[in-house]
Amino acid sequence: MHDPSTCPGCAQPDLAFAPHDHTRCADDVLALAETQLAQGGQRLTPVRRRTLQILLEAHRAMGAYDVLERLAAEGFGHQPPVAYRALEFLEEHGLAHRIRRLNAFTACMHPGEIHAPAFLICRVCNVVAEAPGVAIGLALGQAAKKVGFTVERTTVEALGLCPACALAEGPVRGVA
Amino acid sequence: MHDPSTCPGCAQPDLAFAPHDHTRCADDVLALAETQLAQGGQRLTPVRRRTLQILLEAHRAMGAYDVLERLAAEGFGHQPPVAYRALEFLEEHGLAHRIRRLNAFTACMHPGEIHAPAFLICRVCNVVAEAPGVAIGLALGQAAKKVGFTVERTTVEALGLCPACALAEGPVRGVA
DNA sequence: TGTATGGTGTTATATCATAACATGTCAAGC
DNA sequence: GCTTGACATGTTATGATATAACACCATACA
Repeated sequence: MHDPSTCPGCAQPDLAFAPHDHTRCADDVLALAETQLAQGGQRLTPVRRRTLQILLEAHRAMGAYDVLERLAAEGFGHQPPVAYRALEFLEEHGLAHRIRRLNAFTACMHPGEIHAPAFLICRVCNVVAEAPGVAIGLALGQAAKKVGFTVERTTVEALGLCPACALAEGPVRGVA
Repeated sequence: MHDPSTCPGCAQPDLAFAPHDHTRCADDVLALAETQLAQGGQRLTPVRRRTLQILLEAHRAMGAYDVLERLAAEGFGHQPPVAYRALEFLEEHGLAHRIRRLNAFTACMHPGEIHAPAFLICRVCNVVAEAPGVAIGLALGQAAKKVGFTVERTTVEALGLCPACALAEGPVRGVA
């Protein structure tokens, strides 16, 4: 269940940042994921399902140990591999992404669509937005082609300031 | 001193991968770095200098602990912060890059030039090539601009197969 | 000469991730 | 029905990566 009261995106829609469309919030994505996996002969088991749900509910990047804590509290295993395995499974199947700069994971908001995601990470508030990465993927593919490199997966992340934090920080000159 | 006998790039020039130009090997880069830093009022101290040298000589991505081991063996400090501080300094000043997928660092082969580097990482032999990232940086900048995000630093990495490993692996069908 | 700054070193600890193995579950084939 | 194989989950234990906090020393400069 998507809870707007705890969702940073929903709570601050005026940010014009991380503009997520609610036509596809938690439940929808979850259903979609299940169908998609079944077609590939894969199973969305309880741990995996709950892990995805946790990421979707959090609506932000979470460390593996944060996810683990929640899983453990709900009766799943208490050891790191439990979380890592579920997260890796989700990532492999395009249902979650790893944010390397944060050593964290986030639910994919566009499962099934093209997957060369780019992430915008605010260095102040740590909010992560998934930007359309098609153009970037193309540019990267071209650069790789020139040297005969075969691209299989990409990591594209930008660190900087989200609009809100830029406003708060940007105008400052002589820091107090 | 650049030692071709231990340099993967030099040892396998026929790969057409990681085509590094020797007009700018270790010594040149080192000299350039010193000048560049001095202009910005920064110092290339012994640890920092030696760290850069180690990366240049290795001519491949190295973990912080690998670098530390070498530093320690040469009389510098033996604790992680020694390596991390030097590596972070170099990265901040565009003299080294962090390869997040490998949790490793590599010397920058084009100090002073534009810095939106993209890396091509072979998942078989782990060789890392720095590809021109200008087009990618532009695409990323545009995507960010659309949502009002200010980009400060970027991480662009592609995992895949270098030409040599693609040859060795690609044609295989029924794995033995 | 005092004092501020930056660099190097330390100890200790935090954080992230995986190897190796035991157990359970379920469907396919005998 | 039982066995077997594949896969999922759980464990213990350990490895690998990274940082906080503080002590010491040099240099620069008021």
